[in-house]
Amino acid sequence: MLGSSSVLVNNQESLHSEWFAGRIIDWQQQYGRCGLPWQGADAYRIWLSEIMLQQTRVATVIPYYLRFVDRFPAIPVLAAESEEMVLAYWSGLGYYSRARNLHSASRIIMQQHNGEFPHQFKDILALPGIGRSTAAAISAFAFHERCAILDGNVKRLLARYYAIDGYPGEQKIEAMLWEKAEALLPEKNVAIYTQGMMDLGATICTRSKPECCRCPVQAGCVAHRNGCVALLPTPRLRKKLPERKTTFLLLRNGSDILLEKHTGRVIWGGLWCPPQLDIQIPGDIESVRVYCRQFFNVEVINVLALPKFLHTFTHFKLHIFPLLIDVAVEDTLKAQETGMAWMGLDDAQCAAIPSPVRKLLQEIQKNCWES
DNA sequence: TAGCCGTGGCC
DNA sequence: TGGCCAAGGCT
Repeated sequence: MLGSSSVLVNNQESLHSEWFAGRIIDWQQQYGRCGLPWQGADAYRIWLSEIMLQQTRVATVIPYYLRFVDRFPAIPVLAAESEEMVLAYWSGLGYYSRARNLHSASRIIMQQHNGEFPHQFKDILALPGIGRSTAAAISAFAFHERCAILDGNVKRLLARYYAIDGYPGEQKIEAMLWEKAEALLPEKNVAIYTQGMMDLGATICTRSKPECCRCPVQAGCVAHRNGCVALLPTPRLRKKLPERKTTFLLLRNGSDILLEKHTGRVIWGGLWCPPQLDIQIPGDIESVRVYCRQFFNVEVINVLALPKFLHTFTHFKLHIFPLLIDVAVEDTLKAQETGMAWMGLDDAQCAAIPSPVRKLLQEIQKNCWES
């Protein structure tokens, strides 16, 4: 009894998977996104696009992607370049460990795979910066391997389709979603199916205002049947973000700015930033004069407090108090002894700098505040 | 394993 | 305005 009913269930599940995948594939071919610059490209470009697209929207990625492949058109070129240069082309995109891992992985590929992007799922997964879902996406798109992905789009889609309650970041919930993703995977056309799942999530089964009436799998969607689409997926409970303060010391010598390189796995790791104090300091010239003489060995000519602003990270808010400090420096090369460098404003804006620093440098250049 | 790691667009 | 969160991975 048990055996035959189990076979029946398996048959039903298999038939359902076939129906589901067929609907997704048909929909993708008719309505899916096409013409994205990495679609149909080589494994290197597909890899790059998948990394850039982690936690980042397509529209944001496209200009970065185009500039990046223009400058680093193949893996050997990327591997031969410095991390600094790679970060400069990543500057503004955020999550800079992605760029450091990408660069590191390119050198591993040169050493361990003769410069050719690996074809085996386990080899792809072993590269830094590539987890289970990204490895599956590359395998499916570049090599047409039968691997299931589970990115944000697919999580949202499946959480609704099966009305799975609970935050998808939770391990138990995520395990259930992986199970569903694997079970639905078709035998053929995995690349089209995978792109279809992503595109359906991105354009129809959106976080807010999903267009269920245009969804190809609406007939099987449990959340739609139960009228709880808007409640799923369960949002994460978020604590209030802690707030921190920092003073940016924008030391200016003529048209040069003093920057220091953040090292290690810290916020903005590998990027150039103005020296910071993790408190708000008085902007009066005497306080700043004493501080700058002591720590930077420079004579302060003038101090101007620029407007404060807020920069929000994933896990804290940063109130930035910028001080534009005009100084006199005799030997600009001496800064190198302490891991700092004087850079011209134009050069600095081409360097690896985080977004708020770029914003400030542009402001300084535009307004030409006088000494 | 939960916290860490950016940025910008949306409502 | 501010909270939310995107084609996640690492430790």
